[in-house]
Amino acid sequence: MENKWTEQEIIRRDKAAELSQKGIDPYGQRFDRTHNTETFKREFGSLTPADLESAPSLPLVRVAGRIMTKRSKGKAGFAHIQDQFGQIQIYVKFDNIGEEAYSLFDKGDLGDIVGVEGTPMITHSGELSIRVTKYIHLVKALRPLPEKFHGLTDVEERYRRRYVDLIMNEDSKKTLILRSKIIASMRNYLNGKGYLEVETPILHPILGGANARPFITHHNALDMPFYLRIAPELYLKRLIVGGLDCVYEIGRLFRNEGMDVKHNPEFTTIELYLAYSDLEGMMDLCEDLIVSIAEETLKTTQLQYGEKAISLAKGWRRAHMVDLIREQTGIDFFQIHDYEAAKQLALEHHLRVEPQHFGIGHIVNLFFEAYCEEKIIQPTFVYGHPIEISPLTKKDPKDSRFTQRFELFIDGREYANAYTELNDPIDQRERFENQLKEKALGNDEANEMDNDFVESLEYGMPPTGGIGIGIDRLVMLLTNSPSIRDVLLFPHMKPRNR
RNA sequence: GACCCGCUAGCUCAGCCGGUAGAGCAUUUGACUUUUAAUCAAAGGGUCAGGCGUUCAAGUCGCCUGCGGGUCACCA
Repeated sequence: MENKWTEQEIIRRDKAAELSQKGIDPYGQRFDRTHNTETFKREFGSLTPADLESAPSLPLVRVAGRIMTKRSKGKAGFAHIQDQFGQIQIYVKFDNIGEEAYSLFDKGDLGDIVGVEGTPMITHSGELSIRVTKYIHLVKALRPLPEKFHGLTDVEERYRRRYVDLIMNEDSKKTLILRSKIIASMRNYLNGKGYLEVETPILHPILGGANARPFITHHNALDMPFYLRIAPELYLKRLIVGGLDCVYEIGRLFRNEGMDVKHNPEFTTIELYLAYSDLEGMMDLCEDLIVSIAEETLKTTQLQYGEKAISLAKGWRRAHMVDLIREQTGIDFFQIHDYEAAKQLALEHHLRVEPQHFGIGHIVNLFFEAYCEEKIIQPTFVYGHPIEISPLTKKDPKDSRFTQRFELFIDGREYANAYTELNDPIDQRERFENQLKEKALGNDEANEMDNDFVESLEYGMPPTGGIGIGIDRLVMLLTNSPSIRDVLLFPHMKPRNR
């Protein structure tokens, strides 16, 4: 017993023991409810005191919840009990429930869970309530809740003890419920269009599909290491080869990298592939999907994100990266074919050109990141990525300096990344070989050779459009959350050493 | 990784120039049969994140460690 309980915890444990002595289970049994707080309010919310008075008989309701406030006035009292949908006030009167039950109510603590049976009533101050005729103790809370007025505000505690946060902070609960609805809305949209939701392995024997440092785990029976997936891409494309023409996967990815306001080690994405489509198809789909989700879950396409007003109304801008740079700087990279000239321009614009920036495309990307990215507030599809920064994408057939790729930017952040997929097996094998060379040079984010994937392409993969959308970031945007931790039920935190 | 800020009762927060640790909510006891941040009266509750140092004396000053938040850098 190394636990040192506080005075309040000792008192609550004593109260639990007292309940047991009275033959009442301190942790309760099934309680069948007729209403929750929401359905109760919906059914009786429009009644007036006069309606209730003149009614020949009132319906008996059964509602359960956690005691959040309590005002006991001797022989009668009020409390608010809370369930998933909100709170409802209960009116408990000695004369209505008898001495024994009233003493139960009187000894009840904030945080306890109770069930009540009673009839609708409206108080003098006009609040719809339940006049309790039966009061049933369900569960004793052994720890006190945070203060009722300020709630739990300590950010660290809110993330570490999400259950307390969910009890105390309506906003947190709303955000996290909305996350669930956003994902459901996404599924409904895609399933309605005939897409097939699939599940591919999370344990990967080969690293691939993205550039990222992986988590490594070990399978005992096979006695071999596995990576936790950094992307489902190569498995989903095998399905396109296999003739599943439109597939998507919503799931967790794992990247062994830093944690900050935008990154959690495990995060959720949707990846989607559509055979016979391309970049344009993915733009249309992406826009329609996100607008449809916003309309269904928020009933609007006009968002406030932090200080910024963002309109998701359809007709999102589609802009070539080089055109955006020209808008901001006046430099036209379509006309620049000489690396040294490009480098000189970069230096004149105070950009740091590193040794690995050996192509004009790298310089273009430096300009984009420095002068354009953060200026993009409204949803914009930026396409025309230089080949140098897009090693796994098909070239633009009209201009081989660029690829058939786009990224969706909103408020300076990337939300989606899409390609016309590379389906040339010979090219794909060469790119894997280049990745192996990078790996040998010490880039531990480089892909490994995936022979089976190349073989699959050798059977022929239709021209295909593919897209990945970061769901956590999308939820942040739609819920106006500044941190990824606000949209994860249980964000990763460093353990506290005690 | 660098810098800045925070950590005091279960919760939300005060605590000045270093001198016996404070409030509100919550808890306990008492009063109160339509209150709603209920009210009134009294009481209990602290390893001031952890450690080291300076000092007659440290919540307070200095250094180290831990966790969190922010800014920047890196990365997708």
